[in-house]
Order: sequence, then C-alpha cells, then structure tokens
Amino acid sequence: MLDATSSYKIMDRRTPVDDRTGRRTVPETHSRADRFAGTRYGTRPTMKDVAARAGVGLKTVSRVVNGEPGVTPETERRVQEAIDALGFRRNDSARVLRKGRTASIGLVLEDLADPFYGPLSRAVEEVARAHGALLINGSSAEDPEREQELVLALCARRVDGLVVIPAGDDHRYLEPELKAGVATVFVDRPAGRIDAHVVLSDNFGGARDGVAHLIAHGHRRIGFIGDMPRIHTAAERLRGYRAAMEDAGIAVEDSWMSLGATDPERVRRAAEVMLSGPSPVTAVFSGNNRVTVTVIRVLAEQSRRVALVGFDDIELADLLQPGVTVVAQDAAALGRTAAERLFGQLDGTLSDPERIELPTRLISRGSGELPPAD
Amino acid sequence: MLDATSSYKIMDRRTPVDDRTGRRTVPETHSRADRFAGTRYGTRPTMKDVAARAGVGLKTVSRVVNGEPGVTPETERRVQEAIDALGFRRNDSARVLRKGRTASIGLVLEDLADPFYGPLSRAVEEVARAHGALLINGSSAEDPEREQELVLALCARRVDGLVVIPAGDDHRYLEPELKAGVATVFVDRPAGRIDAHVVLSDNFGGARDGVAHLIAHGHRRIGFIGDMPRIHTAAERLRGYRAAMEDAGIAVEDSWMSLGATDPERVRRAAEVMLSGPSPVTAVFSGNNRVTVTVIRVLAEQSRRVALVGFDDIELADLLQPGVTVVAQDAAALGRTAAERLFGQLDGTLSDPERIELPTRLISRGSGELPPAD
DNA sequence: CCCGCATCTGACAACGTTGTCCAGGCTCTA
DNA sequence: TAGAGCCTGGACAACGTTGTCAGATGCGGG
Repeated sequence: MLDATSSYKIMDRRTPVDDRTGRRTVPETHSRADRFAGTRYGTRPTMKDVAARAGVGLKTVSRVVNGEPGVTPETERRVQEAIDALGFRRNDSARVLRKGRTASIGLVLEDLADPFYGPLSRAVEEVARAHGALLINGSSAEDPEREQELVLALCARRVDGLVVIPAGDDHRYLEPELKAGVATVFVDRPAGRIDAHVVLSDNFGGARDGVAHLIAHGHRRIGFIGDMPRIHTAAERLRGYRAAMEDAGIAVEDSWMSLGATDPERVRRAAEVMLSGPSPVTAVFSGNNRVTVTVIRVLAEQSRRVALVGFDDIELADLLQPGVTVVAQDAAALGRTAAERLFGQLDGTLSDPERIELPTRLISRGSGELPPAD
Repeated sequence: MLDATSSYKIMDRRTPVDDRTGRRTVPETHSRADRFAGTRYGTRPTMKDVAARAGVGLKTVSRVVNGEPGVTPETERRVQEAIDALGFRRNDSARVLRKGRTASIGLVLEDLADPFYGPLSRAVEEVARAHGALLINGSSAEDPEREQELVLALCARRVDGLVVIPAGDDHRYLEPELKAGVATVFVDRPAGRIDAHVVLSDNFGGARDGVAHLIAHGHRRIGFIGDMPRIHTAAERLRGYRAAMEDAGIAVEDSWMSLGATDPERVRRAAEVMLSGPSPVTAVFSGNNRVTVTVIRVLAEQSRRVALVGFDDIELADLLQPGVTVVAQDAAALGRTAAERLFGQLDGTLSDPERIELPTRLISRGSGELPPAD
C-alpha cells in the first residue's frame, strides 16, 4: 500500500536511452551543465552540475554546501554563484544514504483531527525541531493494521525514532526495528508484548479522583460511559471508576456502565438508558472528550440537573452552563516528555525502557459539584 | 538548523577501520551475513545480506521484495525466510535515490495545535494515503523565516509536493523548486510574488455576509476584531466587514476596529474599549476562532446583551448561552481540495495555476440574532 | 634554486537500491 | 536430437552524496 512509487504516475527522470543502440547514454558532466544553463523543467541539478559550472571538483562543492573548512573565499564565491544560478538544493536522500541518519522522526497517532492530539503532536514537533529533526506523521484511525503499516513504512524511510500512540495491542512486529536501533516511545497507551519506553497519563488515578469527587458531592448512582476496554486508557479509566465506587462501598449496577460507545449516536442512547432506568443515575463520568461533548448535549435536554465529570479537558468548558468539571490531562506534556525521551535514546543518554506516568488534574467548574437530584 | 545529522550524536555505522593499515576493511558478503546470524544491535541487514543468506543473487531478493515476477516459488520461499530471519526492511532512502520519487508530501501550516488545522491536516493526510504517500509536516508558528526554512528542508528531502499555509508574503524562494517540478498548492492564504495553485475560503464574502446578518438584525454600531492585516485572511475579512457596512450606508468609526490583536489579553482590552466608548457597539464580528473564544468570555461578563458573529466554527458553539452564530469554513474541504490538486499536478492531469475559492456557511445559533441593546 | 610544509582541491569508493542486459538451463517442436 | 524460445538468476552500473587520501599549488626558508 505505502509503496514508494507505485501509486501515482512517475516521470522517469533518468538518463535517456539511445535510440540506435538501446543503451543508456552516459551524459558527460559538461553536457549536463549545459542543460542547466537554461534551467530545464523537471530535473534537478546535482553537485556535479554545480561543480562543472563553477569549474571546480565535486568535493569542493560538497565542502561549500556543508560549510566545511578548506575552501578559498574566491572558490567559495564561485561555487555559491553556481548554486544560486542553477537553483541547486542538496538531495537529502542521497545524504541520508551515505550518513545513516535521517534526522526525522515518525509520529503515529489515532486521529490528527482529534483536538487532544493537536497539542500533543505540536509538542513532539517542537522537541524534534529543537533537535534539528523533521516530523513525519500519520493517523492510524484506531486500526491496528493501519498502525503497523504506517510504522513499517516509517521504518523503511529509516526514521531515527518513533513516537507511537498504539491502536493495536501486539507490537512484536517492531522487534527487528528496535534491535536495529530505532528509538521508540509509546505514548498515551502502553506497548503490547514488547519492552519499550512508555509515557502515560495516570488514567486510573484520574478517573478514580473524578468519580470520588462526585461521590464526595453526595452521588451514589453514578454512570460511566467509556470506550472499548481493549483500549488501555479506557480500561484504566473504567478500573478507576470501579475502584472509587468500591472505596465508597457502592455496588455498581450493570446498567450504569456503557463500554465501547464511541459515535455520538451510541453515546446518546447509552446516556439515555442510564438516565431513565429503574435506578437512574444522578451523575455521569464520561471516559473521554468526545463522549463528554455528546453527554453534555444529552444532559442539556434533561429536565433534572445531572452532575458530570469528564475525562480530558474541552475548550470552552468554563463557558457552558454549568461549567464542565473535568479530569484534565496535559497533552502537550505527554508529547514533550515522549519526544524528549526519544532523543534521550538517540543521544545515548537513555537506555532501559521505562514507564512514566504523568499526573492528571481535576478542574472544578460546576457540573461536577451539582448535588444529586433524585 | 535543520541539518540532516548535525544536531544529535550519531553513531557511525559504517565499515570499521582496520587498526594496522588505517584503511577501511571491506567486509565480505559472507562475513556480513554472519554478523546478522546473531542479529547485532545497531546495524541493519541489506538485500546483499539477505541474498547471501538465501544463497541467491542480489537482484533476486529485490524481485521478491517488490513482488516482481520471475522468481520460482521455491526461491521466493528461501528469500522470504532469510528476510524474516534477519528482520530485513527495505531502505527507502536508497530506493528513493534510485527511483527519483519519494512518495511523500510536505505540509507546512501555522500551528498544529490550532483546532482549525487539525481537520485540514487530517484531510491532506487521507488524500496522501489514498495516493500511497506519506505526510511530513511542520509548523511555521506564523514566522516567515521558519516557513522558508521548513519548506526548503522538505525540498531537500525531495518531497514530491508541498501543501503550504503561508506565513510570509514572498515566496520567490520557491521558484527553483517549482521549476524542478515540486508540485505546490497554497491553502488558506495565497502565495506571494509567485504564480501557484491556491485554495482559499471566501473570506471576503463570508465576512460580508456575517456582518450583513448583524445589520439585518438591526445593528448599526458593529465592532470588528481581527488579526494583523498583513495576513491575507485577516485583510479579506476586514474588507468584507467594510463592504457590508458601506452597503448599509454606515460610517465605520475607528474605535470599532481592532487589528492585530491575537493574544487573549489584547483581544480582551480591544473588546472592552469598543464596548465602553462614546458610541459603544451593540454587536461584534470576530475575525477568527481564537478571537471569538476570548470575545465570548468578555461578552459573558457584560450586563447588556451584545450580539456576536464569529468567523470560523468552534466546537460546542451550539451549547453556549446563547449559541454562537458563526461563519464556518470547511477546514477539511480546504485540505482535501488542496491535496487533490497537488496529486492532480503529480499525475499530470493538472497544470496551470488556478485559484479556487470555497464558499463559507453562515450558521445561526442565537448570538448573531440578538437585537441591539442600546 | 630547491625543499619542506601547509593549504586547497579533486579522484574515487561507498552507501543500498533498482533497471538493464546477458547467461545458462529448461521445455517444446521439427 | 538439435535448435528455438522461454524462464530464472545474476553481474553491473547508476542514483547523488560524503569520507578518504593523494596530488597540486603556493610560500617561506635554507
């Protein structure tokens, strides 16, 4: 699928085939330079062309381009002139091939359009930039196969490192890459079946605190709407919910929990069910930002006031009536920490896989402090 | 800055230097394969290694890897076995060097963390993926120099095409790249001083409609808070505001306009000034999503009801009291259109630079329909 | 005037892959 | 059974760059 050249038409930009002999004509340095005198369309000048035009050797051009010492100012000027005239730009593919490092890192996340990943991605990018590396990224769309496809495509590009927000739960396919020295950090969710660096939020603790907050405000019938438990974060948050309930000595009823509802329609139905059952909930804990948004809509339609605490902060949460109380994770910090650990591995500063958990923060804004309305 | 290898320490992974002679020892095919028997850390097997292990020629491995015909099932099996055993992964850098196309495109935008760019970026990615290409992206942080640095770094990587949301207003530095055949599409804002494909929203029309909407609801003293007019979108939206006012025969007072306020603090002050002057506004038109968010906060603190229409949709706008009326642009459509035009160029289907303007959509939710409260 | 030295330059191989072309072995037919 | 033709496999060059090393050049001193 992600084949380097198969998908769109490519124009062959190599040396032409001689009609009579059928052999490739080897263009002389001289004649290539001539071609670039008029800056032809579709082919790029190489150092060789620059060298020919400047009347110097190939390596001298390389030296100028890379700012290496040992070039007379006069020579340098001539070379620079030729570079500008031809519009030469060093080919990093060739450079990479020679040097071994690409100075680029890959980021595989679930969906760039999700507001949670924007800041995370940006943070990774900033760290990469500080280390002189570019960021290549892709969305797995929560599909393990697509994740693997992406990761391997990135490895084929020889990215120096990978930041992965995993969709799958088996990452043994990465073993050869790890052995080959591709620095890897998993973020937001742990790696499956391999030993790797991981940076997580304290999903369990955050969820437990959020639910405990509701309990502290008098609630006992509390609903939980979250993602599929095969997703680590969802499972941890569910565990946090259960723990808080158990700590308070509350028996959880099945109808209070909805797992795997992700699209607005299903979340809506799930919320309506737990609000209207035989023992309707007086508060809801929602498992992520997308769920929270839908739940807010449903609660707004209810006649009675239902309390709400959401995992993940959402923009404008403070402007709603009531403000939305959330357990906020710091997406930027996740990204930054992960990227820094990645470059730590590349520097050689860091080696043994470690699991880092970043704290969450409960932000009270009103919706979580509503008393139960039975 | 974005140098391929300078910034972090690199481990030299090439052939070792012989201590006595000082010359590089050329490892034989055979001995390399031996090294990979134990899958050493830090070096990757090549096709040569696979070939040696499978006891076939180099090109045969290439054929298997690329699914080319002309290999016996038995041979193929042996090769595949060697590939799996060694953990071989084709080196796309070398492949790119040979083939000329990288099957990757670059995306330069202002800030990945801005919710407007998430969906745009994702749309570009989806189109790229459909064409078998990867996406490399970077944020310019609204800094023209950084934009240029990024774009040129991407060109050095030999991306096949570029989607650029420009920060600067002079893109002549791209001329050699365009000549060399790098497909380029500018999005959201036009290119400066070069002829290129552009995909825009109808900023002028959208703003004019938004302001006309306020006028239609009885407002005459309408404020405008926007970004610096050197940014094309900001200038166009300002022009739309002026046009609507003029069409209605309303003379705009200087104190009603704030240009260049971007950070929350300045937006807040600007809003407060126009709400408290000698002829206070009864409605505000805000020039982009970030401004809108701040304006909402300020208006929420006012005792009188002030109408508001914002450019750009914002999440949860419908849940606020009142709902926020906006002029929405379709970020995903912008990204998709741009990417499709990019691949159109690469296919050869498309050639002459063209300027496309996508319509905006006025979404009434309440805040824009409030009557003037003098 | 020549030698030694430092400085600058360029020829060449190598990075890992793919395209071309040829050789050898096989099958099929006359 | 010989010859034609096909199929498979491999040798080799080339992509554009950088590291190595040796050659050229210039300069000062003996």
